[in-house]
Amino acid sequence: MGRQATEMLKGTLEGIVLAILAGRSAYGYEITAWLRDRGFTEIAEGTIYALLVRIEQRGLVDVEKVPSEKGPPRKVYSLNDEGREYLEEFWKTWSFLSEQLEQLREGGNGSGH
Amino acid sequence: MGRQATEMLKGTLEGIVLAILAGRSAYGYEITAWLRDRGFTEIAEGTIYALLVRIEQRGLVDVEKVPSEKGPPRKVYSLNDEGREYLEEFWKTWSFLSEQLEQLREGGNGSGH
DNA sequence: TACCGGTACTCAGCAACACCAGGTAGCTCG
DNA sequence: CGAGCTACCTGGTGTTGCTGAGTACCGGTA
Repeated sequence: MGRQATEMLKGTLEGIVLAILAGRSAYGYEITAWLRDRGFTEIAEGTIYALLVRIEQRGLVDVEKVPSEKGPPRKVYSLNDEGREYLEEFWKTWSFLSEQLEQLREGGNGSGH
Repeated sequence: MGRQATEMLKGTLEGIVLAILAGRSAYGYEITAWLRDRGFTEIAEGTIYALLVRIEQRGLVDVEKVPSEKGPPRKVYSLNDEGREYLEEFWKTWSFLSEQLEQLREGGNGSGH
């Protein structure tokens, strides 16, 4: 990614994590690894945990503690109804933004040729 | 847009403005009006001016003061070479993010079953 | 003249978010 | 014991957009 990634992630990262949780339940360490796999190499571990705390406090996810064979117990997060609703809103905002940017990229703005 | 727009704009708004300036020169008030037209109704006027100051200080744009018939002189911004390069990087980061989100939206994450 | 509304830009203080750097804790293996 | 992996948490920092107010210039109108 690039230098601009940090700022661009603000607000989007939350949606990304919620979207992941919409597919299946997961815990912090797992999500971090998953993101690194996908190319988000610059996302700090602490960022994910802070984000998970946030969405938990907002009531967007349910949490369950599950013992691990390889270390401390995992906090497994799963999206609840409120979270699904919130994610729906995220997609709307994202779509809007995405469309606008696509238009800007192709041909420039209204004054174009 | 939605409640989530504010955070999502962080990092993207800059790219949006640079993309506008890539199409043609413009001044703050004009850009604000243009954005409102395009549906960015919640963007505060002050935000655009602050952003313009920022990208000017970073040397991404050239500025020219032009007298106006209807008020104080306008500060007309135009993208320079460094700005064009920066915009190019923005598009790369955006593309990456966009692809990842598109994959997430469609079918869930790679781990499938 | 005095006022209003539109144009155009500026500024101080605030909140949210990602980053950094470090810490805690459990497990396995040599 | 020490190293390394797993798994989570925390305090302080910088960037960014928002709020709300202010300055200034102009034309039209009463």
